[in-house]
Amino acid sequence: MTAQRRAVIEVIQTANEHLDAAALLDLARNREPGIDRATVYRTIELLKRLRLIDELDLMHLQGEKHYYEVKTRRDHVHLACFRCGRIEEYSSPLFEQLKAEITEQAGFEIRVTRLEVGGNCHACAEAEKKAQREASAKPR
Amino acid sequence: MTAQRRAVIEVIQTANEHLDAAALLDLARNREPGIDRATVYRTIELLKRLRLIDELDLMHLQGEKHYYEVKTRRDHVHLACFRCGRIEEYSSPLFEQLKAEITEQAGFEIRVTRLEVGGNCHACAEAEKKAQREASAKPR
DNA sequence: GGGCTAGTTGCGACTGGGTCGCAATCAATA
DNA sequence: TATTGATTGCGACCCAGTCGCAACTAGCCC
Ligand SMILES: [Zn+2]
Ligand SMILES: [Zn+2]
Ligand SMILES: [Zn+2]
Ligand SMILES: [Zn+2]
Repeated sequence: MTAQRRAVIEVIQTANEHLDAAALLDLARNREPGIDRATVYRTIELLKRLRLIDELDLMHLQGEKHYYEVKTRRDHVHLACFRCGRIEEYSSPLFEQLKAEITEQAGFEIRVTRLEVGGNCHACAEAEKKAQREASAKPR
Repeated sequence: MTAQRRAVIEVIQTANEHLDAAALLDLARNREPGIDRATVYRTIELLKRLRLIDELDLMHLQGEKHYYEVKTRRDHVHLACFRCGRIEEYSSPLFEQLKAEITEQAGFEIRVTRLEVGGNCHACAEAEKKAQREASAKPR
């Protein structure tokens, strides 16, 4: 257990949004100025192996980066809005049921799951509907 | 509609495994020798926008590439085995129910979903159990 | 406390997937 | 067939992530 690892772990734990590796590096530098990019990546790899964090793609909404969050007791779905970019979290017993079904029916030993949904969030869906109504009311 | 696009589309449609962009390029070159990497990427982007194909990460089992498959009538889960690398597909009414629930409860307008599960496939889970039994039977 | 050593770090070079700007080309329509 | 807006190929580029290696520590034993 080194100071560098402690820094990365603390940053992930206290974060209240989904951080990518670059953001993680920046924040970790506040606590441990000299810390290197490679060390952050290596620590992420370690924490993934220990199953302390989950890796997310968030539908690659902003480039190919990956995001990280501490593993919660209950898996949750990430809803990514293509229009405004917001990420919503959603969890449901149905998801747990589905995982149980996969374990039973396919005999698959689940270690990690990643359910991401892309589309329009409630606010954006409403906004688009309204825009469409206006467009059809006043056709060019 | 150009010959290049036709080539890419035909390759994806006739593929019976999950292809990444590089594999797609190779196969498309059989039909359309001069086709360029950029064109393949641009066509993939187009097909994604038209919702004709889905993009998969397959749990980044082999690097950071992305894989593509034609959108099927029914969404399916991809089960990726960390041990042998096999990809299994699984679909269930529970998944459809979960999507419906998200639409209703969160008011989220779903355009695309991606559910990936990592772990050990049935065969590999059995193999590991067996190896563990043997290790404990003959301790060093 | 003072070595010892396996494990970790920082650095810099590198890989590989993916993007972009631009001139040349082409498909589609009239 | 002439026109033209969209598409292509090319090359340079970007950026996330990886790797090899020498220097450095954390943890342990004395
Ligand atoms: Zn939105
Ligand atoms: Zn989350
Ligand atoms: Zn990804
Ligand atoms: Zn397997």
